[in-house]
Amino acid sequence: MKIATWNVNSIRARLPVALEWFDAARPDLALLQETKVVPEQFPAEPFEERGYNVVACGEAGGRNGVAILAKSPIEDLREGLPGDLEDQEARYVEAMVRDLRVASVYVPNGTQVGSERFAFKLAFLDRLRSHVASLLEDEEALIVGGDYNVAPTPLDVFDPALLEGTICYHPDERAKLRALLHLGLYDAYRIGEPRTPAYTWWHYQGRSWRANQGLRIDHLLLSPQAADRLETCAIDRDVRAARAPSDHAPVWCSLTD
DNA sequence: ATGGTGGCTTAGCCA
Repeated sequence: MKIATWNVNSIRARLPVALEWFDAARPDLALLQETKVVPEQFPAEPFEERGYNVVACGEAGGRNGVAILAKSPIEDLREGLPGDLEDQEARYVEAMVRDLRVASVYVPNGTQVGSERFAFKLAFLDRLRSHVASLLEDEEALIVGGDYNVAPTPLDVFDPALLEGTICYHPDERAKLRALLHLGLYDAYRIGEPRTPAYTWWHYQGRSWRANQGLRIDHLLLSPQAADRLETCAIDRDVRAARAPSDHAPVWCSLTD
């Protein structure tokens, strides 16, 4: 079973690139972020034609947005991350697909270290940790995939000294992501590639992509029951070289059935 | 040093 996560940066703007990738990669399950569309306007038909069930979550104004696409039925759907009644942003959805519990997460970027949005990001990571702790009590195969907007280690940023303390690589954010992992989750990419620098996001500006100056901020985090079934995990970085690409590349893994 | 790029929505925000 092939499971992918991808921040598409607008599913409508990315539709040709997204369909091309779905046709080539053929994931059984895809967790999308930053779809930037209200559910009624999510372009579900071309995906349904390809055999996918589509669950899209969006907010008024079409900001953020997360989705789950799966070839098997999507059941026991839960929208929104508990812990903040004022948080109406569409950044979390979870469901059961076959014997797998999955979540698509779009952690707030945080905009600027020290800002209100940064505090919201740190609080969101705390809420995610609390919620994942309760999910792990079920001892199921669980995959929490998404754009975490945090690069966990020096291997995950193109210049650790330069970027130390900046957004997506601030010690407070890394500590929150580590706290999440310390619940007993596995970073699927690092199981197979413990020492190789690798990125999933490159800025649109300047020479970021051309010079491979990226960050690894998109992660598939696996419960022990899912990690025991892991076969492969990879980053489809070629997708970032497409015409009119997302600034993020898809990350996928395969689990034994 | 507050640029640079992109998407959504309309000049400003968020990323």
